[in-house]
Amino acid sequence: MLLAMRSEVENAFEQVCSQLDLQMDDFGLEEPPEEIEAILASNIAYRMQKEMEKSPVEIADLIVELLNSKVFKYISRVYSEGPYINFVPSERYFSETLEKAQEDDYGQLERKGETVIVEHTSANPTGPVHVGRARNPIIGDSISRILAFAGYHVEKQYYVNDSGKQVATLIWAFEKFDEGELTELKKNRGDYDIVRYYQRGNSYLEASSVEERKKSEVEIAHILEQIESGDVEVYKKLVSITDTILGGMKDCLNRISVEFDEFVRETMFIRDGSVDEMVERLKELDGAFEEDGAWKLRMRNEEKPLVFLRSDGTSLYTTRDLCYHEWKLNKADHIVTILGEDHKFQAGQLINTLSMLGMETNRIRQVFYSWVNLPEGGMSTRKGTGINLDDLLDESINRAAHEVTRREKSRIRKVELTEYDVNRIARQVGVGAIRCGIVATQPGKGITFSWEDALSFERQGGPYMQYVHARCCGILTNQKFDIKDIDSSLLNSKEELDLLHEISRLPFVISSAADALEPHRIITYSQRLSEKFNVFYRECPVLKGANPEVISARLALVAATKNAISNSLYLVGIESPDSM
RNA sequence: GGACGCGUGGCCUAGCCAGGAUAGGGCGAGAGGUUCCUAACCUCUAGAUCGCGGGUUCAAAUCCCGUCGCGUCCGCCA
Repeated sequence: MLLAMRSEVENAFEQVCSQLDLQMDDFGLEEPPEEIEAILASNIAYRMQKEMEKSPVEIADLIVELLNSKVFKYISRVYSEGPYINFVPSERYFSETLEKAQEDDYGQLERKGETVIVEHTSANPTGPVHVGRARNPIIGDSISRILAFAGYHVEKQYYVNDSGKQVATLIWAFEKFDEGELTELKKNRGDYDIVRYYQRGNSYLEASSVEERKKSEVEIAHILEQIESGDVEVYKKLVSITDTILGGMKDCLNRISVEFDEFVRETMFIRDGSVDEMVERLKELDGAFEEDGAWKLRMRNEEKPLVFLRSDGTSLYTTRDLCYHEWKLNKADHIVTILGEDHKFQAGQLINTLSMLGMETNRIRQVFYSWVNLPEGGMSTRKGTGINLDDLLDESINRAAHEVTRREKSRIRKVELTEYDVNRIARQVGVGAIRCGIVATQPGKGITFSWEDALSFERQGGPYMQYVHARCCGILTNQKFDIKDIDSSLLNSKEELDLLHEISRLPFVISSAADALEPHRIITYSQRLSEKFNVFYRECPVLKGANPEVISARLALVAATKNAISNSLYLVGIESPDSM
């Protein structure tokens, strides 16, 4: 509803500007401070100062006068306060918000008829997902959900790097070593099984003599050439090994509600000839040149050239990624890729090259995030240093289970929780806390992992917001009301109006989070909504309201809150428990 | 050395891109609150020269320049 109000104000400002014969592209719309009755404000008076040659206060008064001659649907009053122009929402603004928020899909925006491919995670299929890269699926999945809610058709893709040196190394190690030479199996799942070969292979390479290493490297290079030339036997092994690992990774990611529509294999572009064709096209470009048998491409920004063909004739990661991006550009209107900040350089070269090939790189957006590091440094699958996401989840769920039982005892009002409920709540809360903890922070900020931070159920965290949903459900159980009979003007206390106002902001928040590709805005919103609800909850007893009409109106408000909070949480992949 | 990102009370964090009304939260500290719909809650108090120095502007946490600290990258790796 805030979206509607904003566009109403924008239209009015456009008219006012043309009346005054002024050209303004920014009306300075902002959110006023909390204690003000208005929910939307404009500082346009400052912006008109020069042209009007009047003080901002005078301009504000003049504009208010002009605005007051207009008829608004969602605004009851326009007034100036100093240089600011404030807009007070109308009764209709609130009643329509209350009505719209009764829908399960409240916040869902109109279909845009455009497709977005969101590529995220795309971790090398060499071992279990560790916490260092866990931001990727969490950010990527949240962005996917937000874009879908904002009206795009979204396709979630995992790009499988099943070619290149690390996979060749993996295949080599899998052939070379036997079970007896490996570390103990930590978890009976494909990714945990096969990563042992990868780690064994890498430690072997590190520890071996120069001569031994050279020999091994020749063997690995040979496997790589076989992959590139489309050798059927090697390809079969490659698919079998990477599928086994991917199966495990999928299981792990499913635990945090991350799923994909498609897994796109790098080798697909090798096998269908796209890579060879791409190499030929790149060679034709102006900046392409051969050096020491390898092919390179000069970048427009004069940074280091892109090497797109090794001297042994095999392709490189970026060469294949070019094919993948062209393929995506042909399939979708927009492309979003979630990448670790260590990929910035490569991603820049990729965009440069795509544009040199004449592709519409403005349809591509990249989201970068910093790694989650250990206090002593980065996490690495190859070296086997790092916290596995599975272990973090296990620990978080255990901790949540402990909290459920602990809090159950200290409560005044007892809720009957079965063992099934306790397990369910522990899982929802434990996973929610992790997803929330990771998505709440701006992706650009670095995170140093600590068990204490990762497992803390802080007030501003997931459980706090999930608790709001549980409270709503508790109130609504066995209660009936018909939204058509509700008189929303009965919701007139500050607490009720604040809450309703917050609910009205959801579509706007979703729209801006989608535009900015910033899921943490949803968390910020959910925290505010939760806080408003808890104040309302304390101050306005619902089921003990003054009369049946008030009770019904408040029930509708609770139902609206329930939809708003559960949809907000859904957008960042957090489940909404019916009880806690 | 160059490029990019980050720097907000003891700790974590929103706001920065599109500059405007006393910098919003949380943790931790202190004080209160439950005969009442789940206290994983609410209320109050203390605590910030928004890394530092310049500049632009009527107005700077926000934009520009410089500087310091931390991180990442600058591979015929991915």
